[in-house]
Amino acid sequence: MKIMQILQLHSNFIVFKPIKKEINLAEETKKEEKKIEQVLVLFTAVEKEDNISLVNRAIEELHIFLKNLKVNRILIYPFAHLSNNLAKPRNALKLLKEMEKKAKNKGIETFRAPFGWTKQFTIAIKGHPLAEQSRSYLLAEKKEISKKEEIISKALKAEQKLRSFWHILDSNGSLIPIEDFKFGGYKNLELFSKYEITKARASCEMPPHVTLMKRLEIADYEEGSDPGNIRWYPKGRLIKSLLEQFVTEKMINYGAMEVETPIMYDFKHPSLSDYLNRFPARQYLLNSEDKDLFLRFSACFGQFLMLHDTQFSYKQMPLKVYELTRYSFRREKSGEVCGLRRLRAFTMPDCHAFCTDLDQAKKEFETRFKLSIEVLNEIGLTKEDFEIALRFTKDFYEENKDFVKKFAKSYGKPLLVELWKERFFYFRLKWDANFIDNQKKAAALSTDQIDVENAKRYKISYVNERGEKKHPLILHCSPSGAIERVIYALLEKAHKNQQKGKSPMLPLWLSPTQVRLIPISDDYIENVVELSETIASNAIRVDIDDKASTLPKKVREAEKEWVPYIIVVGPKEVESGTLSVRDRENNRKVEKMKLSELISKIQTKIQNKPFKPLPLPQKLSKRPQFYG
RNA sequence: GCCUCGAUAGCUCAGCCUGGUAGAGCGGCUGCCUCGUAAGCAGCAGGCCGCGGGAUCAAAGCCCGCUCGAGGCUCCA
Repeated sequence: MKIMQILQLHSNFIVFKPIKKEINLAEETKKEEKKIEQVLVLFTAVEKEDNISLVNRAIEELHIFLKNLKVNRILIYPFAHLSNNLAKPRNALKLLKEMEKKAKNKGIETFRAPFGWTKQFTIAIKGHPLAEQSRSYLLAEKKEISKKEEIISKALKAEQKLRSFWHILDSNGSLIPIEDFKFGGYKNLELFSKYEITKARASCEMPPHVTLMKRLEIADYEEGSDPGNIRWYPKGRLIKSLLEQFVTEKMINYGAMEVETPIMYDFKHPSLSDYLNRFPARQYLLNSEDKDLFLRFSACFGQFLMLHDTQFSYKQMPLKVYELTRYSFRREKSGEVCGLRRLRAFTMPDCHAFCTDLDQAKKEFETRFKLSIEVLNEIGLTKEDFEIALRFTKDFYEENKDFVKKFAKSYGKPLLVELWKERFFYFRLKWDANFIDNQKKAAALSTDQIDVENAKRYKISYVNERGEKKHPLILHCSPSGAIERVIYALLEKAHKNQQKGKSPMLPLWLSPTQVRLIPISDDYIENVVELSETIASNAIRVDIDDKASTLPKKVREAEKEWVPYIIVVGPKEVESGTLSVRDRENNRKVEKMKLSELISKIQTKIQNKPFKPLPLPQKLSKRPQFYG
């Protein structure tokens, strides 16, 4: 038996206006609009069994709650719809007035909306977890129940659908409830699972990659823009550009057709507005010549609109379309953007595959999974660096157990499984690779999904063997995840290595300087310039520290820049024709080798990777200092 | 969007509690040193103390608001 129903909403403001008397007992009041700001609104239904002692307890509890919330203003708002067991109006009014009195005695600034009227109201509810709460005060047990409010029934229904059941899929393909799985050596997977399920962490320092991105002159915050819009220095631009080129080449080799689509779209376009309305608005909006536009948050719109107008049949399928979106925009909440981990403007390689049926989609899904893992590996992120999550609906699993099993076996490392009883998102099956950083936070890199909804929404169709028009299934894949996030992962990984006592570095093919030449004195600058010409002509980024400084200091600075190969040139080298190469990867030991050996060593390591020349003047004395 | 913390020289930070002349190290510039694998020596320049308001004879410091950053919530189509 529940009584004293109170729905508490912490709001920025509420505006209400009495419209019409509902009952004879209605209080006298003016039909004026009233606005109260920064207030905890108590929608209250007084029920049959309520009494003064309950009111007392409710106010006691409320007083503590307000302290936690750091709010001292309430509005008691009679709201009959919370109960089907309402008290008699006379009693109800008496208890409401009692509530008001008790609250005022506690020193709470108290307002009360008139009883017995239909009222019109507008409320702006705050976004924090305590903002929406309903409380019931029980008579029998002296216990308060707190739960999420059911009034916003839409959200609740969605949430029920979204309820996740967590498992581990081991490399034999067995689905094990997460609480039964022994993580043992799978520390990273355990961290990831905990992150996904409880999201509990604690840490108070600047994320390592943020310090690094600045210190290495890769990227920096730009206060002149919006949060999450980043400034890229020459070295960062180079790294980003190489990654972009690499992923794009991989996708073209896979058979995807590269396209380019607009970055802004008309809000009123029928397909788009339908899609947008399904999700909370997180877009950058702009207005131009009376047109409302939003900035794309993925390549989906452009590609779907393109495919809507494209003629294709089962013979061309799976049909693969790729775009590198620079940029995609998501106006993430201000508390969510962070370094390169989560941005508001990001570069997303996005590849859609249009498939005839589930069998074709599953096959393509596997191909792209392998391809994505390969992409991550070649970038420099190995299986030990990320954890895979596989997410599907219950019905998908029931129908495709063998497929799931095969998938797990081929990967050969346990995966986290998230299972939903019903489909809420537009996909039935999804995988994502997640990087775990130094703060034990997880960030998704590559992902692929089987979309069963959008072909219909965008009226995309193909012609099948019998000449019938059919909607395809659409796979959405980002083979690497956002490029910025890949850089975040590489920097965080380097920091992890440093914690383990290894020299932090970027993969050789991404290092802005691959070889640094240091003349022992000014007399050897000419020899060094000559050397650099040979090295550079072999598509290797080489630079020269010609600054007026000392040798040990130049070595130190090169190490701080994570230069993979440092070569000191003096009389010994010039006479012997042998170089002294300090190899960062090999514990910074100095090795003697011929120039040709060095060149072929580097070329072996970076073969098949894109190349771009030095992004800065070759002589360090000619370079500006962007940071520090 | 909420809560907590932070913002001082190009960078990293001290000073703030208890109001009264703006500090250090690194970096930069200049000069000396011409050097053998992680910091050579000296001098000089460099500040709207994040922005706006308030109380005060007086603010980097106290109070209020904002912006940006970090952590925690929440979110992550």
